[in-house]
Formats: sequence, structure tokens, C-alpha cells
Amino acid sequence: MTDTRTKILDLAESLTQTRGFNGFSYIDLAEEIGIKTASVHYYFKVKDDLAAALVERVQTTHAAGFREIEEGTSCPKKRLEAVIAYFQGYVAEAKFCLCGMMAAELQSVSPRVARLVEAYFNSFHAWLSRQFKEAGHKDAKLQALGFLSALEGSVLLARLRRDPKIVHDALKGYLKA
Amino acid sequence: MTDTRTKILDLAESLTQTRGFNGFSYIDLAEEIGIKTASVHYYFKVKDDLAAALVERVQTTHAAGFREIEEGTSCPKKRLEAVIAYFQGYVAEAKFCLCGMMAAELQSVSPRVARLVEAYFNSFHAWLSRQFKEAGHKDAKLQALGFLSALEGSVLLARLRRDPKIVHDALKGYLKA
DNA sequence: GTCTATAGAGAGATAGAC
DNA sequence: GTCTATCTCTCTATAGAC
Repeated sequence: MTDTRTKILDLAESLTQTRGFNGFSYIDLAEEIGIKTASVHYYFKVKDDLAAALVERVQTTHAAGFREIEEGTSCPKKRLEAVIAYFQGYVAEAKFCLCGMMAAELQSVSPRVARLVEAYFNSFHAWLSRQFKEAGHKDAKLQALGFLSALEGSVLLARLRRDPKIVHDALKGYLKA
Repeated sequence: MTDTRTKILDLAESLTQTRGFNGFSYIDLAEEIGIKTASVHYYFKVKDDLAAALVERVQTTHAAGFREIEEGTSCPKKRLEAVIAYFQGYVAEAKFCLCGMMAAELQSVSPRVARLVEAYFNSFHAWLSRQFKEAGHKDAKLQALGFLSALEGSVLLARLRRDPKIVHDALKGYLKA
């Protein structure tokens, strides 16, 4: 009994993560959900509005997820493990990170969406930096940058090889000590 | 005086790296080069042929580049620096890695192209593993996986922030010792 | 090898009825 | 809020002349 708007966002998110934002159309959304394209336009007047809504929703969802992880475990390295497990979930579904995808297709999205994607990664980087700082690293920001880079890249490679374990392997170096 | 086929490949490569393979059309290619779309179809009958040709050309080019690097410097860590510098060149042009882009848009390319992309990353990983082995690492394959992941991810982030230095920062950990 | 011309499908988007 | 209907444009692709 999820509402239409949520159904659209869910499906659009999934299609963006698999085919890319330019890899699906309003017809794909309408047909799968069982509505007409005019109805999709009712919720998202132009496709760019849909892109913006997708990034904003992921930003919100992940911010809440980070808070949950912080409350659930006190060990910063265990928190990083939780993040890894979450992104391995993408690989298991043959998906890439939504904002990573938008970042890849950067020149084909509007400046407005590009700014939202930038904001997402800034928040993510800041959160990771806090974890490395808590873990006692002097170069926490640099560690966080390396972790975030390897996370995005490894999800790409892991999906290509259909092996979620690759994400964990690629990030092993950041978990010891 | 480059031939038409090369002009098409050069432009298609650049457009794939900036907008994604689904982010441009035969019209974009034809107009920029100053020919008609029918001529593009003469060289690449269907768009999937173009995708395959792009990945195969990058595979060949990079294989030659790796050989050059090996001949040019005997220090494996210096070789990795050369790779980093090369990928920073992408960021300076606001581009992503071509095969990284194809890997992102994986579900929208043919199985044939997906296999070529996989082969590209397998070769890249194998070459990196040799460098880490030469540098005396026992876990060379794992190091290479971390390096490759961070390389791809950092190019994504560096372009987003318009700062090529980010690639080097993200990979610092792999260069010392 | 490049062109004109065009087919045929699919895209994003809108007006207006219900 | 969802629909029918439609507009306009763009896309991939092909046939056939030059």
C-alpha cells in the first residue's frame, strides 16, 4: 500500500543504480508500476526534478542510517564495517551507489543535481572523518578520503565480478589497528 | 588529417567519459565532426559496435602505456605514480575512466561489452599486482585491488570537486614503504 | 565513403476530460 | 490523482543515389 510517489522513487532509484539515470525513461517507470507517463509527470514535472528528489532522498536516508550506526555501536571500526556491509548489499543486487552513478554521469545532469551530489559526498566524507578521528588517526580526513574512494570503486568492481566480498577485501587496510 | 573512424572514436570516447555512453547520440557525433549520422553507421553499424570498439581501443592503448611505464622506470612505486598522474589527467578534463563508466552503466550495455570491460579490469588488476609483488608485498593482489578501487573511486570524487589532487591524496597510503 | 531521405520507434512533456 | 490524446522532438537504423 505504498503511495504512487514512493513507488516511482523506489523504481527510479533501482533503475538509476543499475542502468544509470540516462538508462531509463518515464515509460519504463509507468509500465512497471501500472500507470501512465502523464501520472509520472504529475509527481515529477520534468525528469530533472526526479533526479533531484532521488539524491535528496538518499541523502536523508543515509544521514539517518549513519545516526543509527553511531547509536548501535561505539567502536568506530565496527561502524565502518557496518557501512561496508550496507554497500555490499548494493553489489548483491547488482547495483551501484546512486550518487556514485550520478557523479559518473555528471555532465549530463543539471548543475542543481550536481550540487546535491556534491553535498551528499561532503556529508559522507565528514562522517567518515569523524569515525577515523575517533579511532585515533591523526590524518582522519585523508583516511576518510581513501576509504570513500575505495568504497565507491570497489562497489563498481565487485558488481562487475558479481562478488560482494571484493568490497570488503578492497577496504581491509582501513579496518585493522 | 586523422581519418573519420578515429575522429568518431575520439569524440565518442570523450563523450562517454563525460556524459556516459547513454548520454550522447549518433547525431552528437555527426554534428561535431561535420558528417551525417549515416556515415557514423557506416563505421559502427549499431551503437553496441561502437561501445565494443571503444573498450577494445582503451584496452590496447593502456596495455601499451603500461609497457612504456615499465620500460621507463624500474621502481614499482614510481610506476604507480605514473598511473596516478595519467588518471589525474582525466580529472583535469572533467572526465571519468571510460571502462569505469561502462562498469557503472553495466546493465545497459550488451553482455559482449560487459565481458570486454571485465577483461580490461582483469588486465589492469594483474598489472598492478605485479608492481606490488615487485615492491615486496606479500599480499600483492589485495594491495592491487585496494589501489584499483581507490583509483576509480577517487577519479569520480576528484572530478566532482574539480580537484585532480584528490586522486593522489586518496592513494597516498599505497605509495610509501 | 558520404550523402539524402526516411522509416519506425521511443523520448519528454502538456492540455484537458473525468 | 489518473487518464486519453497528442505534440514535438530525438533516436537508432536502413535503403539507395552519387
